[in-house]
Amino acid sequence: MGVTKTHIFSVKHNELAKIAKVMAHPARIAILEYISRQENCICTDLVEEIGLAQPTVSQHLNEIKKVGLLLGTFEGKNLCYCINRERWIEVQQLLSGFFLNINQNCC
Amino acid sequence: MGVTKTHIFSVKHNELAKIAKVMAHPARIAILEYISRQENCICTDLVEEIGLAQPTVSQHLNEIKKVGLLLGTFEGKNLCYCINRERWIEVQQLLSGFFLNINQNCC
DNA sequence: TATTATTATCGTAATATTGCAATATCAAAT
DNA sequence: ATTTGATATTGCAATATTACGATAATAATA
Repeated sequence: MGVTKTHIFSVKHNELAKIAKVMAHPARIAILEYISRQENCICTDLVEEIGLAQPTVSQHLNEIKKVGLLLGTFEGKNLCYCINRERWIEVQQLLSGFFLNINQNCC
Repeated sequence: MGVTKTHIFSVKHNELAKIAKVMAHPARIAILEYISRQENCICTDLVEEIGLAQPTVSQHLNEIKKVGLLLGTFEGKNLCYCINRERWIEVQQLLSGFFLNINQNCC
């Protein structure tokens, strides 16, 4: 029927999948990497950098925000996107835990 | 237009996204975890364990195989799916590298 | 108040993903 | 040779994702 049967899986599995989904597009990988390199988090030129139309970039940013990996704050006059470090580390640990766990139990 | 513009992104970004995409479904997360727990890699009851129809599970297995994370070999009479440990570690390092890199350069 | 710059939302088209019934394939057992 | 059991493939329907033009919203500036 074409809709993911979320309810038959555990909360943890769904959470992991949701995070992976955000990373499952090269534009969003590129956005995260670019933002992390910016000194002042000012991301006006993200559109030019990424090479997609402004609405498209805006939507990708929103997807990343929804899992909490980005924070959008106003710094003076500029809207400033920045990595949410706290959440970043959380996600980092969640993923590395998954990889480690499988590595250890692996047949 | 609805098609990912792969060509405007770097090989690395596309590679990362492709791996993440495989992990972007709870069934595939569950499959990986379940297989890793099996002593003998015999995965006949995967369908029952996961709770999806056999063709659906088969397709998910195929997606995972395509990025190299699973190996299907014949052990005697049984087809036996197993984590590709070499590739697993490769992917693990790719992802942890990405997270570390962003953490270090983060604004 | 109008203008400008920046970002968000809407609407829509093209394509991808998810899921399963039906069917095919293939090897072992009868 | 036929049946059985396990897995793969096909075909299709429902839904999700990707992308962008048009437009709205918002805030600073002239």
